[in-house]
Amino acid sequence: MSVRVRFAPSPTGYLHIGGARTALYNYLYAKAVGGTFILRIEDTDLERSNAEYEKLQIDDLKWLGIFHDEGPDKPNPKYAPYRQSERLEIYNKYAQQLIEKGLAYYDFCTEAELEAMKAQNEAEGNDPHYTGKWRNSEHFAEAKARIAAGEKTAIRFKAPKKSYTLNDKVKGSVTYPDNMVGDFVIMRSNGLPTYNYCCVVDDMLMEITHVIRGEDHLNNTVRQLMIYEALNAKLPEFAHVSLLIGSDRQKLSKRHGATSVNLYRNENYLPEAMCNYLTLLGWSHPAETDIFTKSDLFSLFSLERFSAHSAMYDLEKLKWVNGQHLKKMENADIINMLTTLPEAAAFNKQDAAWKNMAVTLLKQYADFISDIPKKADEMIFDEHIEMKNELLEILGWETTPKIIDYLAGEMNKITTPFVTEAELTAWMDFAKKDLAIKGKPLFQGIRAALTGQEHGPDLKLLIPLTPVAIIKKRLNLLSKTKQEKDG
RNA sequence: GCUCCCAUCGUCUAGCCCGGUCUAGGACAUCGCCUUUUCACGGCGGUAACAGGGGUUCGAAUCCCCUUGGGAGUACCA
Repeated sequence: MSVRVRFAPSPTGYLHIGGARTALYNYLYAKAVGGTFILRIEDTDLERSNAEYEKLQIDDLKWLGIFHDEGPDKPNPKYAPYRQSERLEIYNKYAQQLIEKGLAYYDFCTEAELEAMKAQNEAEGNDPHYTGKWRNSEHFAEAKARIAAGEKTAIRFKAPKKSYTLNDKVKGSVTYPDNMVGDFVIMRSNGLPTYNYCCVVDDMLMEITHVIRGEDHLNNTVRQLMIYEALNAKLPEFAHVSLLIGSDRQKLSKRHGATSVNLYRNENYLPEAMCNYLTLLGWSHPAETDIFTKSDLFSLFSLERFSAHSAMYDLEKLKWVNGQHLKKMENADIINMLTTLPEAAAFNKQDAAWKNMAVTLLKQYADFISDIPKKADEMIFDEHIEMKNELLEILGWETTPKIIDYLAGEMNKITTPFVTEAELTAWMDFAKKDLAIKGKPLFQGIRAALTGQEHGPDLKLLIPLTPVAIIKKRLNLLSKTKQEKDG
């Protein structure tokens, strides 16, 4: 039987980093074993669900490069529909079957009654389970009558009093004691199913073979095990992946800052890098490498290499991973991504040859794609020089005025928009021989004169990229500063 | 409270299932050196961990128990 896995988000907000990781694991596993990856929308919480979020989450998955084989937008008639809100009849049908088999019952208890029941159980030291009268089959006729009269009611599942054992692919053998859960609601009085019930009905009907999801569902699983049993359905394999935590070691949530995928998308993180980093948070590559693409994993992703403990989400390493992917990218792809970036305005005005050279130089200084135009603005287009102490010191050197005067003269002869590397080399040679300057005063003096900086990239690469007009302005400013300082 | 899960450098982890090859390996971060007549990139190296206590065993990071710590669940949310 071929593998079928699913990612089942609730459209109650943006796609979360943790959700993306779960989706990714499912996707990778499907790819690794030639299975099918299904997207199911769990929108049974009417108050919080929103169709707009469904769209946004799917967009984010696409951006990450996580593509589903089946879903609301790619239905397979055998399994459709893929939105739980469109499957209500199905849930009702199975709920009726459970009632007929005596495995579930109508429950008319009010919220107040339920609370009183709980309080009483607590006071008497009993398990906090349902002990209402409707569990007793002798009230079934009364229940039927009230239903017939049009009354709305919840349907509660009769939890078997026995222990269950789950063989989880990540956690190993997990045994749930026989008093862990009491009777629980499967159909709410508003006609909508509850998670632990409809999840099982769908997984059964959609023939899901492997459930890969967050550890927060580990305790829920006992309820689901009961439903599988009651429905006489085949059990899938379960893999409960550890949770992502913030720097305070609490489950990762909004208050930890940037936890929505779209935030990273807006900040131009590379989707491959996001996937790479997310995969690493709880799973290890068999070759112990840290940098890889999704397709690298298609042949070797497995459920065997998950770690059992939670992982802290760390921006530092994500930044490094992003930088590694950036450095491996083709210049053409980087240039292409930059065309839509507003902060790359100055960069985008240049011609193709210039851009190619600039990217080769600048990507060594960048962790993020947006660092490239940022560095271009700082190192190439900036005409306002900050008179830092270090720069003032260089200006104070005996040899520096000579360099500035000489270079200003040479620059005035230039009629092209850019200086060539050969011209720059000739100037350096002249300064060395005819001006008799050498060592630090030579190189740092020229750098200061031309760029207004003490440090930066190799001048032979940087200066041919810098517009002559800008260099002239810097030279002017510098010689003015020098004169003021002297006078 | 109760139940379940987890525990290796600051962080992500390898090793654990099938005890000896572990004076515990890699990566991020950090520090130092080399390279670059600068900076960054890169290269090399350093600091840094088996939570604690009991067992079992000739031998335990690895198996068992307890303690401690952390997390999750305990809804007519998912």
